[in-house]
Amino acid sequence: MVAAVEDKAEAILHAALELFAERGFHGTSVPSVAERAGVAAGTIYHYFASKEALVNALYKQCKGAIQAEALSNFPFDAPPREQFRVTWSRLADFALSHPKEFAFLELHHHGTYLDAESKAIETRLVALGVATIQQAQASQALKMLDPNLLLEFGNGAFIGIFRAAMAGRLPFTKETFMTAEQCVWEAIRA
Amino acid sequence: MVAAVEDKAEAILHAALELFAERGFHGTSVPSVAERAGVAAGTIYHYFASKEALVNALYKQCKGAIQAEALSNFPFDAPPREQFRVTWSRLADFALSHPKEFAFLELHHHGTYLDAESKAIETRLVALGVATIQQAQASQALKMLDPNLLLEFGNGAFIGIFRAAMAGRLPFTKETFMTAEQCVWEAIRA
Amino acid sequence: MVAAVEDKAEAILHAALELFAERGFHGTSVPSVAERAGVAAGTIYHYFASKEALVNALYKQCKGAIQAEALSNFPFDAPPREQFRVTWSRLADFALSHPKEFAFLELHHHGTYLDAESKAIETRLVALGVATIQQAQASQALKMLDPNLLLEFGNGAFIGIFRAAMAGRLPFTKETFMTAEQCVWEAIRA
Amino acid sequence: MVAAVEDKAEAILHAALELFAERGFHGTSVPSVAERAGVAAGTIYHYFASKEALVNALYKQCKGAIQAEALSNFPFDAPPREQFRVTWSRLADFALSHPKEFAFLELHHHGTYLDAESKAIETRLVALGVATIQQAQASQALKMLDPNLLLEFGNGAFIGIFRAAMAGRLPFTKETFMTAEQCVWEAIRA
DNA sequence: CATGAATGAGTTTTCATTCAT
DNA sequence: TATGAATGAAAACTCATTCAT
Repeated sequence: MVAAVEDKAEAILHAALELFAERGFHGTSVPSVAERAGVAAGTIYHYFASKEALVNALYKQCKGAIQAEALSNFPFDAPPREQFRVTWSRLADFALSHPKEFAFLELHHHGTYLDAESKAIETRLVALGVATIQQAQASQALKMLDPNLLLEFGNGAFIGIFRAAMAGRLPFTKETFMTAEQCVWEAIRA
Repeated sequence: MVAAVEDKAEAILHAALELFAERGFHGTSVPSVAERAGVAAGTIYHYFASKEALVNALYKQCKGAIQAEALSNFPFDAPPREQFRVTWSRLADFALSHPKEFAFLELHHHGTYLDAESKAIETRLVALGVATIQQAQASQALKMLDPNLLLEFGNGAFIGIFRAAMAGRLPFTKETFMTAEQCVWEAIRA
Repeated sequence: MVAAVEDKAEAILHAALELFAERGFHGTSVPSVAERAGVAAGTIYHYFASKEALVNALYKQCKGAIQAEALSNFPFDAPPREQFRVTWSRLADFALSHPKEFAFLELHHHGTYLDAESKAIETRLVALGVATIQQAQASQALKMLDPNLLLEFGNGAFIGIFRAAMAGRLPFTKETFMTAEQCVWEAIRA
Repeated sequence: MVAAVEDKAEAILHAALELFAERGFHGTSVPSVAERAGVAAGTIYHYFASKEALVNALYKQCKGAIQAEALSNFPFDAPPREQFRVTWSRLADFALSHPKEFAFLELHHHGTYLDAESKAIETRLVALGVATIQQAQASQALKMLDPNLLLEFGNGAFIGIFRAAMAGRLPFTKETFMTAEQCVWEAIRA
């Protein structure tokens, strides 16, 4: 059955997500993924050619999900302040509703086991962010600094908040993220 | 003899630093550390009881170094704006002069293999940061938000800048960090 | 239906022949046989009880084919010189027209996975050869040496020529074999 | 100790020789080699980088041994008849005193796992054989046929005799081989 | 102190075989 | 009859750790 196939692959991806997010790629064994997914070790190799293929599939799925949530219907015509708020809010929604996915992406975006395609997704996203920032700079809404600096600044701040919230040092709520949003805006606005 | 002992231990720690920072704890084998350190695999076990003991020793050493550089002679009597600038500047100096150490700390502060003592250092540092922030808030220099939020915000932004610089997406210079410093200040000041 | 059944079984045997001849029994996986035969892995087990049963079936088929080609209408009444030439010529024809079958037989006649029946075929053939040689010796056409020696000698020489021809070190032609035939005759004749 | 090291490596090579000769490369597992050698499975990888490296090392050692036995002090100045007898006799001595080595070489010289260096040894030997045959032809001692045919003919016959003797169908004695030698000479002489 | 050979449990991966569909 | 997903045992190989030297 198609449903069964998708269920198995999904179960494997889900188990892998949890374990990779917790212990990292090298800290997670294929049998442990199989056990948590409730399948035999060999079964994983019916769906994924190798452990590397598994992380990459997971990475693409998660990156796709965050992109879909964060960038669909981007308010191109809204003013920069609004664009920033919406983007940040959507990222917060994603992080709140998919903390494991977010943690996984955060932990693995530098891995040597990521293939070219996986890395390309990240690169495209950064390029999109930079372009949006440049537009906002053109309308004098943002500081005239290196767009990469503004981007990485916001990105880093978001991740810092997320990590602290996951560790219990901050409430893991929308409010926490939106409070930070206001701060970041003050940091980057012209 | 003492010098030789320290040399070997130091060589092992240095090799471990590079490899752990590059490939992570689980991605680094003890023999590979031995090889890079120019010692036999067994020698590592004269200085460190286990691979876990090795990371922890390294973690403590690096955390101690960053603490020494960032917090010695902290300008307790300076105004908050100055305190922040000095702290950020010193962190930047450390990150610029010890990028491997900084990357290592960044990559490992969540590891399940860190022992209680290692985690305690981090906790103490956070407490110190929070206390300093609260003082600055008392003098109405900073926003009246959860001090943890302000702390993690700044921390995250710093790390974001550092990572981007290491990846070549930003110039790896003091200027990059100090430009970001001004932004962060605008984000957190009252 | 019957045609289809034979087709599938035949396809499996053909695929197995190629792969076993190329890579040997242990070097060939059942799924790879299935893939080359264009059937599902499970289908193989409808026709053959196991991988061992498959090699044995193939072995018997090939041995039967070579026997049919080489021994049908054996010229019992011809003089030994003629009998030898005919036998050798027919073997050459078989090797030239069925190189994979010949190579397969050559590669597998010693396998521990061959069952008693498979081995018995070989034994019977050898006995037949020995008997024929003894007759020729009785008529003083051949050297009075151990018939097994004469048999294995010719057999080995044939295989040596075949292998070298397959490897491209000799032309893979009837002429090559018939030239060798003359040599062998001079080696064994009285 | 050097002796111990050589002993272990030698024990592994010896165990591998027996098993590879019996069951072939793919039919032999590394743990089974370890068990027969009396070492742990992991120990094999201290001496040989991989299972392939192990066969190749063994192949080179055996090929070297047979070359040393068969070709040292080759009687370049003797007449062809004598050269042939000496060579065959030495090969027979080797096969009789090192049957496993001979069987191993016979079984593996076509393997896809043999590296370039291993294959080169074989190629060089064949070239040497061909050159010697050509000289003998120049002095009209041998038939004026393709030297490769004469070489492979003799080689095949030798192997046929060897195999039959190993299988118990012929006495495994020097006499068996030397009787065959006389036959081969009659096959190839002018 | 220092070595590095040796271990054996653990890793990733393959594969002969089964079985629900 | 045919499929191919699923299994789990076993393969090749790695590695943290020990210990005789």
